[in-house]
Amino acid sequence: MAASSAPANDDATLHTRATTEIVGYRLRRAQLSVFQRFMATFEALNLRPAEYSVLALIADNPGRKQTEIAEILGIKRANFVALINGLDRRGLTERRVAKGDRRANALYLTAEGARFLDRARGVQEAFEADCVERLGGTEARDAFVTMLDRLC
Amino acid sequence: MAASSAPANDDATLHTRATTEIVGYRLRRAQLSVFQRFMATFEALNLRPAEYSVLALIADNPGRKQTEIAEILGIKRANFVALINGLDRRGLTERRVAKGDRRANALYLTAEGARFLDRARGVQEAFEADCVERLGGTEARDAFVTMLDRLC
DNA sequence: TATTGTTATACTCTATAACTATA
DNA sequence: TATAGTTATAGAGTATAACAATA
Repeated sequence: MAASSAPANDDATLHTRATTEIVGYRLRRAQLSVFQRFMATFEALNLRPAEYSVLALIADNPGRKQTEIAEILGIKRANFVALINGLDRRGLTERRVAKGDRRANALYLTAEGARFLDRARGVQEAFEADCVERLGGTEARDAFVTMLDRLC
Repeated sequence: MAASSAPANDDATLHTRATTEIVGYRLRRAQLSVFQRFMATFEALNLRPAEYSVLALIADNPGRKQTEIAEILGIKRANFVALINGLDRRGLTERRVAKGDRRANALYLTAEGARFLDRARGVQEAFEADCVERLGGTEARDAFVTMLDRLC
């Protein structure tokens, strides 16, 4: 019955209505597309989305413990180790023994890390501006983000 | 300088503005949330999002080649093999030699696969209705999907 | 030569268990 | 006992190369 109401299907065209109508499917495709563009844009800086988030979060919250930074980003502390190791090795971040708890590492940006983040922020702001433009301006962006939050 | 304009930061609160303001970040969080809910909803049917898409696509395009179904969903044909093997083993789909090309597999739903998809579609429609409700109705959904597409 | 399905493989992301040193 | 960091490991998802059968 459904087939009788569907348009004719030649060799080159597939019916995709049943799948592409799904909000979750479109959401996934958009997310993958934005992430791929993000990674392409940040390729020159050799910075992944999660790494950018970590640097920005440390910059705004210097001295916080690894676990706190990881948790706020939804990264398991076990998986956070390799990520922060990479940033440390590049001289962008620094682990110091947390005062008052010798088990914990307090995280800081190095001077180089702060300079690097400045550059990355410039790139990110341009990327964000492109997203806002695609969405149709700041009010449209706000409405969009509100709807994203409603889906969480 | 940036720190002087930021509000005071007690032990329990981290500054997350710099990261959570990012459209791509919010998009990722929403996508993960929706996908997790989708998987939880479909757990009883033991069906993953990609598997649902494959079944629905085969139902609307019976007899298509593996590569065609895979490509339209953005799945590499090498990775599609294990997915369709699983559906085959469950008796939901069937591979027949494509007429006119003995290299190719034409994909079909079995009778059981069609019945199974009917059930899955019921669950999916309820899930979709919940998404639409969260977004604020069908017009809001349409606006939302339009904005998702603009990001692609 | 090119394409279809397939296998093998590798890399990323994510999740859990278990260890160590501290608390 | 519990927690912070770490290691090891396993599972998804995704990417490429190469092969046999067929075009």
